[in-house]
Amino acid sequence: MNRKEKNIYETKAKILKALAHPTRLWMTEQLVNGELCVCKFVAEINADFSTISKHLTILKEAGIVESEKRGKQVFYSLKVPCVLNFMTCIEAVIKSQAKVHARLIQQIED
Amino acid sequence: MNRKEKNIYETKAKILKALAHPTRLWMTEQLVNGELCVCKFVAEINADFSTISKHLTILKEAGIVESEKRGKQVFYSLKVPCVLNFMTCIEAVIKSQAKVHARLIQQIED
DNA sequence: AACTTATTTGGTTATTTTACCAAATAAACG
DNA sequence: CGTTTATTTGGTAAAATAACCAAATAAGTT
Repeated sequence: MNRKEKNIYETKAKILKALAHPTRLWMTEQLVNGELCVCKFVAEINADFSTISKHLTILKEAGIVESEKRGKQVFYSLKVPCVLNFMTCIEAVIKSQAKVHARLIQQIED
Repeated sequence: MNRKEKNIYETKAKILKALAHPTRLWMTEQLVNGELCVCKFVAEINADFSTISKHLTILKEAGIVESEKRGKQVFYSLKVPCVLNFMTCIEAVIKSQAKVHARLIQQIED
């Protein structure tokens, strides 16, 4: 891995890192049907609103979402919706793991 | 976001987190054409071999790769290859960001 | 203009992650 | 069997992340 490659992978990792948090991942999925106001997230997530705002900022800086202020509300929307395609694959990983665990349990019981 | 949903998103985020590191992302991509020995990564990454081993362990525990010991070498391979599909989308995010930055630079220069 | 509401920003602390070194393990080889 | 080679494990210090509270900003309302 040379210097140039390292830079590329640091950039890519930053984007994945933005998604790699339960709250941020959930928020991202909530945007599947279009924009949502920060207030909507505040209402549905059990965390300080400053925490929620910071999570949204991280998604925005990663280039995953964008925001627009209208009146005193700020609306966030998906900028690059393909990130939602990750989910199918992540679920495949979980299922594959489940199989391994099931096998292990089976062996313990034998 | 209720308790059940929270659990699901914590599990999903854990998998993304495993990928969200430049070295681990690079390693994962290197496995596209089949298994590779730990020694191969050690030869190509400028980091302590214990660090590399730990990165591989993280990918393994996430269920993304699996390993097999043959002789004194350990070979890692992709267990759920669909994770490679992420890359196209990540690159789309980067390109979309690049456009924003280009526009900003343009505006500064005007 | 003062007041309320929505959101962001700054600061602090606790937790997690990362990297390195040293030591342990495990297989192959003389 | 002692040695070399490949990899993992344990420990530790530094850096990054996350959560909360308080304060600032910004828009709309009275």
